[in-house]
Amino acid sequence: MKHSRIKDLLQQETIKESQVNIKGWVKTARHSKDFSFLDISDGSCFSDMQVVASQNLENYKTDISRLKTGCSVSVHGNLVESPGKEQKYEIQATQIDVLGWVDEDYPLQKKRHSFEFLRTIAHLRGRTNTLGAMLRVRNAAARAIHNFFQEKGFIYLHAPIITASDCEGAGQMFRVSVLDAKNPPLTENGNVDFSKDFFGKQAFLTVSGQLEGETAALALSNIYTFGPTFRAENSNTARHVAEFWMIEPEMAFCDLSGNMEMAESFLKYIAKSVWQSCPDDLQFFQKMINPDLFKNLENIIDQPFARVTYTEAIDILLKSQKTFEYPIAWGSDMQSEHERYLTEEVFKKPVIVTDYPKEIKAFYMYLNDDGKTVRGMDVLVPKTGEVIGGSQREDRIDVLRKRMEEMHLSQEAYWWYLDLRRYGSVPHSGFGMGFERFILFITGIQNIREAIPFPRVPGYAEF
RNA sequence: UCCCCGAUAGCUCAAUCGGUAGAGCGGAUGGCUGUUAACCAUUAGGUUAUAGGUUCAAGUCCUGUUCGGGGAGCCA
Repeated sequence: MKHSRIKDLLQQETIKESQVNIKGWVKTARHSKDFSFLDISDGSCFSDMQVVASQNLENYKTDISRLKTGCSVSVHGNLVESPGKEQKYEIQATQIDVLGWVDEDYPLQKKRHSFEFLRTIAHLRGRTNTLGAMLRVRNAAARAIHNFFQEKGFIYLHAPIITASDCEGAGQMFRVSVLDAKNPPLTENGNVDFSKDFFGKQAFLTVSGQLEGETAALALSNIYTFGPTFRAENSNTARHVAEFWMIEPEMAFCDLSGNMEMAESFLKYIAKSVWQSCPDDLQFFQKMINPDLFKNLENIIDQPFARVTYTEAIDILLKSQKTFEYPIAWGSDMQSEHERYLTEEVFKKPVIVTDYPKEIKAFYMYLNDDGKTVRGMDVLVPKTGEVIGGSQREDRIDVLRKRMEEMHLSQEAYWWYLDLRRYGSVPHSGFGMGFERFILFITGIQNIREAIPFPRVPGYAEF
């Protein structure tokens, strides 16, 4: 007999087949003289399956009464309605086979552990309520993202992970090299000779697939990427990891307002979809981590996002009675405290800020007619801050060249990017969303190290 | 990288003014007829992160280092 997923058994309105087999791990075991209660988890859903085992089972004394947290078992028995209050169904076991015992030093207990401790056992932490729920939510979110774009006819583009251009412009990069670190080949003037390296030049891990995404959008109209990205920045915060996943749609024939509409419906769709597919997991996060979770989700799903230009936002901040640690003025980038004031106190919902001064944004953003601002947009959400950043791209070759000059960027290195503006250039826009940032937002988890299975941060790359 | 705070049993935490390192959970052993982080009893478990210093005496005071937390910068 093929074994059943606990999720499928518990979801039934009525019991269809009473003879069942489940396989999983003991979450808790409560033994008494003549029988035991075992809560079994197979990770398919938040809930465990309660198994009742009586002393009549032949291996009761030898095996079953010795089961404890972490043991793996296969249980055959009758699925029945449970007289207990905490679960709908339970299994009256007719046979329990122990698949794997646990050593005495099994670190997980049936009580709350600190996240800091769980990080030191990241290979086991998926068995806890919180991290298990996170992994299921992550999966549901990833599926929703693909569904959203696929339903709209977007093409999934696999942007390269290794890039030879050192100029993607989004931060410090990790070098990819096969040269002997102790004794690298040198050029005549004493520098490392990367022409002898694997790719014949310097290579790095990607920090963004956007530029490659633009090339595909100018061939296929609408594309998205969803892949790993890497930043070698020495940031030690609850919102940064060195390896994270990013979603970057790019749309031809699309201006900033189309971009905003897409970003907003994108966030609404994923939030709704995760809520529908993981209600128990989100319920748990609401109960244990963030009491405002459902309120925030309703906020994002039902309410239209607020939209303000950067100039208007600065105006609001200047006119507010609040005193900020960092004073704000037109032309300076908004600090965390300013973003939080806008999302949490002024609008109390997600806010899209647009049309930033060109000095504080990337070279590829479309220059407005005022000559001072660019068509960039940031989607800010309460607490988490920026989850999406995007822009209409500069599609006029002369303007783009001038901007690159101003920012001292090598036009030679970007030759293929500039080509897009020479051969059938079209207005196009796109945005990027950090996947783990979204997981933080939708679960209420506070540290990004708990939003990814195996976090990589400065000084730490275990497992 | 900067500022602030912290590190005591496997885990979560106590330890008064500088004066004998404790509890709960987990583990082991035993008990218990429907439990829900079950309950009851017994028991083992410590170089107080690390290296120095002050003192008759340091978990406690001082300095360096490592790691962690909160905030900031950079950003997603």
